[in-house]
Amino acid sequence: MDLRVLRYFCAVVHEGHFGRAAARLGIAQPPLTRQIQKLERDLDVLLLHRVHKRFEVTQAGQLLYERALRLLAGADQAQLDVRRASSGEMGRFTVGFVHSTAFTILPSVIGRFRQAYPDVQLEVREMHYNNLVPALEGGSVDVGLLRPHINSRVLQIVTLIREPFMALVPVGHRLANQKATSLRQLANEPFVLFSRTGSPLIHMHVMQMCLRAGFTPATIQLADQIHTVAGFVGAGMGVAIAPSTITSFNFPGLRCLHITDRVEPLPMAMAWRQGKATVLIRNFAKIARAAAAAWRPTVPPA
Amino acid sequence: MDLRVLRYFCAVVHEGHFGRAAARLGIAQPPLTRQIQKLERDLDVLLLHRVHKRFEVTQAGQLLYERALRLLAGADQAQLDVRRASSGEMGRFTVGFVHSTAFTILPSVIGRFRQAYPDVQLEVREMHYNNLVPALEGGSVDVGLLRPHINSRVLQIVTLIREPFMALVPVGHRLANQKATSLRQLANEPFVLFSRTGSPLIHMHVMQMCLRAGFTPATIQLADQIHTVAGFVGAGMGVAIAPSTITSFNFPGLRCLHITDRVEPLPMAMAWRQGKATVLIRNFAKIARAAAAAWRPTVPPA
DNA sequence: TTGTTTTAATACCCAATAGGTATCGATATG
DNA sequence: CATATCGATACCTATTGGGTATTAAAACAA
Repeated sequence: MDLRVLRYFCAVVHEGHFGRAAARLGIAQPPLTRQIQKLERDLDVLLLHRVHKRFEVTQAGQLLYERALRLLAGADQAQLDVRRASSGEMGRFTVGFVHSTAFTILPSVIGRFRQAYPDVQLEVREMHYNNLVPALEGGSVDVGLLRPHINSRVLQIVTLIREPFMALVPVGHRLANQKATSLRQLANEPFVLFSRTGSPLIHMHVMQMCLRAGFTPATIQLADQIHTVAGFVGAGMGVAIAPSTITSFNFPGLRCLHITDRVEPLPMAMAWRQGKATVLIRNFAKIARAAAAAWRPTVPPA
Repeated sequence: MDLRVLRYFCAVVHEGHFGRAAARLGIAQPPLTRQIQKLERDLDVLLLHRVHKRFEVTQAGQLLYERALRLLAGADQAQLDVRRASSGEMGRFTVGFVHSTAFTILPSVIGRFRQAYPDVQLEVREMHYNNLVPALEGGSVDVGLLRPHINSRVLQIVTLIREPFMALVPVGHRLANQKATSLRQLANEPFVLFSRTGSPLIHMHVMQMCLRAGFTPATIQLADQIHTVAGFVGAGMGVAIAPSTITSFNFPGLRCLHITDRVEPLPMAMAWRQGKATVLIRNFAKIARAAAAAWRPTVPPA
């Protein structure tokens, strides 16, 4: 009982006439008759009640007709979906992201991807950097959006955007009414610094830019999260240097100043396992690049 | 993309090994390899990512695997159900019945049939006799339970039960305290009679038995339905002769007496179109006969 | 009533496809 | 380093699908 014979049977029932059914199927009438006869022998069931050179469909035949229509439709749909899966229009995969990417390009990338590929099941999962990298390497996450600070032989890493830094000072600070500052002007200030363990990449960038400006930040407080840093500065504990994302939030007691020195911006990237770039991942990467190209750092509030 | 090749593909994915899959399918490994390759060419989709002499299932392949499992299961189920339909274990048909059969064997027949063939969709439809016969002849009803009073060349009619008649007299009537009466004792009584158009068979039986007893019933009132007849008698309008079914109801003001004369009982039958006795109908008829054999006329209340 | 048409089935035959065996080549394994 | 493993290829046979010609009996039209 194969799909080809079921298709023949459906044509016969639908037409009510072997000759017309054969014509519709593109075969001659005698082989069609034989195929239906063989189907009945194989099933050991009479599907057509012959009344001389005409027939009526039996109840078993009617049941088979209904089932066969469903099977054939299912097969056609499967064929279509397999092709769509092959071209990345269907399927499922997991994107892991770190906290800070949620405020830059993640929303745009996910939004564009879901719109472009509505039939792809995309699971978006927030993860700490220390968990994301092993998950990527182990295959439980397919793509990561993260701030890269290691070189990995296992992962393919593609930088998407570079985010500038800004100086954060509390309201009332002597620099608070300026739009910009040099790093030198922050040299003798108490510093709220991103910790080396909590945000290693930001820590490294801030330390390097200060050293290049000729001073070591006088660290009065360490913090992991950008919100924590901003909160301390807003409370008057000191100044900080943070990615411009911070300006997305209107923290009370905070002023954000451009840095006039030429400082290296902070990269954000996507990553996947080398040699495991499926069509879905390649499509995602393409959309992520387009979203990144359209991204602009946030303009600080007036 | 036929079921045979889908079965091959599922075996390959399930086993993760062409050789073991071939063994499980009962064919050699090379034709299996060629069949899968042909499937991929036909679909123009890579289903298996070959890594030297091993493979990984692609996402498209995984999707096809899931769909194929469903299609194969659907086909197996269809095969099973077609065979069950062929033997009358599945299918659907319509039983039409006239009002009076509902109080004799209809409940038992329907109950027994539904129990014996739970997967048959049985539609039970009450119909007036004048509509039931054309419906049987036209094919919109498959089996009828009715009181037969015509010979039909189109219908096959099989008597199931024969129901005795009883005399109905109002409470207070001179015969009310007897358990039985002869027809002769009713000769000069006013009669509530089943009408010739509303219940032709009962009308004919009652007229015949009275004529054989030597009198014509003095009809004071005609009625179509057995309930109407019983109501009139209970109201004191006269006496009546009715099928013993009437004793199933405790009508106020009514006494039911056996008839001591030898009178021809009232037949009830099933009918279907000649030459259209499907397996379902034959199964139904068998069960109807068994239910009829177990049926006993209602015992009048003490 | 008669001649013609219609229709699924059968007989005979050819073409296409499924499946078998032997073997290969490159990697994995012991 | 020798051997085993594994899917793929080459060559071949067996089986099945499909074609044409024809049949027989009912339906249809004149």
